Amino acid sequence: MRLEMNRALENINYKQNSLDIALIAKALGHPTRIEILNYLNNQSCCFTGDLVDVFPIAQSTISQHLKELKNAGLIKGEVKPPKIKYCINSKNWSIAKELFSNFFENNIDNKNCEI
Amino acid sequence: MRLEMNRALENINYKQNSLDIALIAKALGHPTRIEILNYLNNQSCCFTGDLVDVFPIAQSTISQHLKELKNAGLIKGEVKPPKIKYCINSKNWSIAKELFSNFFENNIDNKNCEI
DNA sequence: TAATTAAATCGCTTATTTGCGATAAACTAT
DNA sequence: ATAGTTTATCGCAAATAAGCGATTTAATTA
Repeated sequence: MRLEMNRALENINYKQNSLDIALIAKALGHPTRIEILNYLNNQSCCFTGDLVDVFPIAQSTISQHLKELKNAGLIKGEVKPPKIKYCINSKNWSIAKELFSNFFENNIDNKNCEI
Repeated sequence: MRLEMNRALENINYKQNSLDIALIAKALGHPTRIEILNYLNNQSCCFTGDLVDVFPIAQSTISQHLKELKNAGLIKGEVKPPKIKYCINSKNWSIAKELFSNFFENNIDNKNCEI
């Protein structure tokens, strides 16, 4: 749940908002993860195995992507032995939606830029 | 302008939409770049040197971040010798805004998920 | 208890990212 | 021409990320 920074930059005073957006954006920064999320939004829920059938990717790799999405808070998993059912984390999804909405909203007029 | 994939995965058939979102998200996946964009949205435009004063980061590193934002299409630069003036790329900003808006819009009801 | 199933984790390799200082490039002004 | 200013690029080191196969874990069922 924490974005690791490099060496000297550990101590840059980022706004919490910037850290939050960056953390989520990082999780969204891979097309497989985007499509996993789209899949979840369409199918409502799924098991890891479903995704292994959908994507030509090793099971271990899918599992890693799910882990990242979970770390970013975008999905959640419930144990349904011996499977694990993944869903969109609706609460955090709304938060993320709002964060990005506000972020992009900032540039409606593009002010006095003459380029 | 192109997201590089690893080895065997070069041939996964991603939807163009997923590639577009992932490319932009990747560029947004670092707090420094988020704050650079916020700065640009507030100041309307700026020179690289301005950012070097704002962030405790080496000039070469700022330059790299700007390059990434430019590659993702989020900003554009105009030569004002000997400086370069950077602005939000308003057209692409709108496109990105729409992409993310649609992406997040997908999960309003969270359907029949019982978790 | 043993076998089965599903998913996570480990160990490894390769590629990419982040960061810096130093240098190069481009343009001005003297 | 020379010096100064600003930004980009190079070369390097360290850290992360992405991928895979193999193994482990956890739970069920035979």
